[in-house]
Amino acid sequence: MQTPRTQQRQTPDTRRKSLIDATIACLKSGGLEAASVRKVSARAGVSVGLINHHFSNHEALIAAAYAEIAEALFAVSWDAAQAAGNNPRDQLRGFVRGALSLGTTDTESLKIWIAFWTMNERSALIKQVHDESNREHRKKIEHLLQRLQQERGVKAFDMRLAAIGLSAMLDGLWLEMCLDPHTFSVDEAVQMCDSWIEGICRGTFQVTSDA
Amino acid sequence: MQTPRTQQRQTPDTRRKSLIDATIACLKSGGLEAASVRKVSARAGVSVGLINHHFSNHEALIAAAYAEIAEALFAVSWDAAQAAGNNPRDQLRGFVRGALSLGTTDTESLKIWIAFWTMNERSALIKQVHDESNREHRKKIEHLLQRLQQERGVKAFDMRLAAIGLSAMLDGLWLEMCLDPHTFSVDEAVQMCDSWIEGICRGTFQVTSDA
DNA sequence: GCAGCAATTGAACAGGTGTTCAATAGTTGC
DNA sequence: GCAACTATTGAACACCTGTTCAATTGCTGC
Repeated sequence: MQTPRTQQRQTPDTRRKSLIDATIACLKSGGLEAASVRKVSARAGVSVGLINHHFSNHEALIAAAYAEIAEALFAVSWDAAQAAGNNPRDQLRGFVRGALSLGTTDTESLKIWIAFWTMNERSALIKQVHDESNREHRKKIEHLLQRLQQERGVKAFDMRLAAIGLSAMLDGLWLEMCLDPHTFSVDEAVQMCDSWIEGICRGTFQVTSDA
Repeated sequence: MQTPRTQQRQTPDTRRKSLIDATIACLKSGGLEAASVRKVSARAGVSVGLINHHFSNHEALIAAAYAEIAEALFAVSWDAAQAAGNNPRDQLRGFVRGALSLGTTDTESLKIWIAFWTMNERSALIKQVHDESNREHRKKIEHLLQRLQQERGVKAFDMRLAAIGLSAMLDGLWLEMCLDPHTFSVDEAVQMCDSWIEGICRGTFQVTSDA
């Protein structure tokens, strides 16, 4: 009944990959509502039905895109940390700068993450991806903080809370940068995170907290 | 052509208010997609067309809800600050605790804010509401920090950046609490913000930054 | 060369969306 | 009591959504 012109038959893996890429491109351009099955399939140069052939759900497609994006962001931050030197303090600074660098704090990135957050409450699959990526992210920060503590010989501090705090500040700064890029500069953001780390080094954040 | 049974004629102001309330309820229950004109009108016990009679747009309806929610959240934080005593340090703590208190860090609140963020890129109207509310929020934090500086006689620090940093940390903690309430407790969150303030008091965050 | 398998198609379906607009009906002023 | 005004209605419109499925095709093993 149909008359398909040029059918490019692909390996399932290859096709999945290209569909995920198209999904990411759509999400960047206009968030969740720009990543409908029709728009994604159009972008991938493929028919509507193919998506449901390779992914059980629209939800599963978005989740796959989520996993890829989260991994990429983590890689950028981690590479920046490694490239910043051996000093754990410098590495932390590099990590922060990487996370807030160009390409991650633009409108496009925000649209993607908002899309994921939107689905987070509705989809157990998305929630799972979020938890996994978050745990990995914080574990790295904790690792760097631990090395900082050892090498600088600072007083003991609550490692878990310090990591959570830095992670939260990073997220908050990132969010505000995306929502309104004029509020502060990248350098100022890095400086603020650095102040937090400096505070830790000076023993602000000790285990036995007495306010 | 229609046969409306009981038509409750209302003042435009009253009707607008009840439509905004219904919108907020819908947003809480299921985010943006649960706040369609049909669902909102159903919740308000009113016909579809009435929304477009009182609001020029669906967008305008959401923006009105945004303004109301933002004001309410600010009032909660500010009241908590006032109730915490006269000491600026205590007031800051109160402010933070208020912002992270029950009723603001649940799934419902997150759904609302995600909805606003989603529209932030598309709608100039929403963007306007966001900027206004953000400015007000940070101005209050800055004011409290200024009093802290004066009364405690701490070294001069960059007021603007300190306020932005605290605001960002607050936002980041709030976001993570909403996404996963098990990561840390409210008390721990308050403690983290307090550590930031403590760091400021100890001169971590001076104007002339030398890392 | 041909059979079997699976990648691919697109029409069809049931349902949703925001906006428009003629028709209806409460309310107010005279 | 009646006219003018306007809050309110809901059907209609054009368009979008995710999923399904028979039909079509390209590839692989034999």
